[in-house]
Amino acid sequence: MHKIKPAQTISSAAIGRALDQLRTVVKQRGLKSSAVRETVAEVALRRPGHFSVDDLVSDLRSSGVIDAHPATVYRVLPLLVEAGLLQLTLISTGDGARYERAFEREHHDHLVCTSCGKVVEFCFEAIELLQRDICERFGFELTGHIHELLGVCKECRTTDAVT
Amino acid sequence: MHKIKPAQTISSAAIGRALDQLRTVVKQRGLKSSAVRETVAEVALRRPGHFSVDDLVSDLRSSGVIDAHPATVYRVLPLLVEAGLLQLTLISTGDGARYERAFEREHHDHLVCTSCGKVVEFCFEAIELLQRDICERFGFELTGHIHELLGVCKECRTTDAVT
DNA sequence: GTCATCTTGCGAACTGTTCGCAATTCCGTC
DNA sequence: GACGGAATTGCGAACAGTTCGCAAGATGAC
Repeated sequence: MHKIKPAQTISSAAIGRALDQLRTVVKQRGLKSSAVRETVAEVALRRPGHFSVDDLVSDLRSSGVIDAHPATVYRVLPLLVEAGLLQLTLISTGDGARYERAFEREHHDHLVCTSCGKVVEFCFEAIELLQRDICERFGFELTGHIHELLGVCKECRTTDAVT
Repeated sequence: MHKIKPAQTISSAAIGRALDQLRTVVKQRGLKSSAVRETVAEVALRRPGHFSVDDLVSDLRSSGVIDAHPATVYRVLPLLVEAGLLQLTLISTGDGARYERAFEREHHDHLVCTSCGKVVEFCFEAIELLQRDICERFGFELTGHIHELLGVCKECRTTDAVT
């Protein structure tokens, strides 16, 4: 098991590869390319960490390049997920979806502090193997998983103790 | 690892124990007892499987005992979770919360067929141990987790193949 | 029985997300 | 380069689950 290193700023070359991948999916699905979609993809890929749809809409607005309507972003995001650029995660926030870059990053799960909201990413081969094992035993073909550990971090525990 | 046996119909004695447990929590929190709350608890405990808030409201209505307002049920449920009678679960449905009985049942996780919605419950000691291990390494105190495997069941795979 | 407090019902409000539609953009074809 | 069918976008309304505020009702300590 190891801690995931924080998501690096993505290189322009990687953005290019990601957009190529997106175009492939777009073509496969008989869709048309669009500047808006690619801008959304690029801005989303450049954003570090976990972000909400609203965060992304703000980023797009402040980028000055396009001023995409939230509905448009909502329509684009599933496609970016399908194309493997983004990943839907962090369900437990309870206030809407969170996305993060998936393109050219290793898969990982999340450990969330329920007190301060801190998120630690971790990767644990053994659990992934066990998951596949479980699925097989029940005749399922594993397509994804939600795995989020909830806890209280050290800082919050000591702070609370004082309070 | 083993498959969980389907939730048995809960016995009246167990309901009694559950209500006692609820009363303890209620007292601890300086709240007052209430017939409505206990009826909600009882109907929820008797309901097999996973249910939505709406399901529970319908059950309460058709029970003829009380006709609780949804807002009331929304207010009662967190308390029942805190008292250990219910567990919030099945986040991935995307259409609202799901609950299930937790009182006098073994802990388990879920394997969900993304095609037909079938849910298999499983219990895997090893994963639970690994989770605790991960938390410790990061200095977290584990308080809960969301763990849901998404896949396609055998029946759906063969059906889709034909289609 | 009284009184403070908790609980409930009710409807309005809120939030994240989706929908329908008209205007626009894309792109293969002429 | 213009044309035309199809995909995309912006917009606001609609939607669903959930929460909130308030007034009326229930509870329990004294």
